[in-house]
Amino acid sequence: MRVLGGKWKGSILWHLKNGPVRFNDLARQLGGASKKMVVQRLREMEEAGLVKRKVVSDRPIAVTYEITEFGQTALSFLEELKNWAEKHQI
Amino acid sequence: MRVLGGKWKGSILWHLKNGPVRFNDLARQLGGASKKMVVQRLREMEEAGLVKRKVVSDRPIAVTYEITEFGQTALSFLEELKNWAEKHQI
DNA sequence: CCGTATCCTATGAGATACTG
DNA sequence: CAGTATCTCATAGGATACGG
Repeated sequence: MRVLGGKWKGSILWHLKNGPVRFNDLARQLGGASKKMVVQRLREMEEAGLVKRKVVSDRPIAVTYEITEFGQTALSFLEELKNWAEKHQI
Repeated sequence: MRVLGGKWKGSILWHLKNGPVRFNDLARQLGGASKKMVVQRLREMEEAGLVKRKVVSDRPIAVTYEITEFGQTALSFLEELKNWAEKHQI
């Protein structure tokens, strides 16, 4: 729960499942989460080994985040949670 | 996450898996959670249909909490989470 | 015994402005 | 573009005392 809990981590993993995503794209896709929240959660998830940050270019700076193999196992798990929640209509 | 998240809900379900438990016993078994927290979480879990509160006797008052069938599906799920966490040492 | 009441802290979350 | 800084608010969580 410490690693996967909260409002945003699941959505972040979900949006990374098809490959690396740039920071601003990710923040936009999460509509509703401020950039502050996104970066805070990303730092924790990086620390936990769920995602990997990559600086793609300096000047203009470009950063992408991608899901790790470990993050993929967590995502599979969260999809089960989603199925459970939908099955029971909550 | 809204239904199962946080520090205590998993442990509460875990401690109810072998049958009804009285409030004070439950609070003691959760060592570290104040009675206020326990009752707050129990109320939310009752609302969500995960547990059922039963007044076993008036004077002296005795109350037990037991896991519902729905709560059992959540518990199975949380045990998978526990396995996942242990497997990856987090 | 089963809670409430009261007070406190920490943190997730949201809004908005700013910066290298 | 990818963040920081600053502020506010709500809530989880904790400690302790009190009540029916």
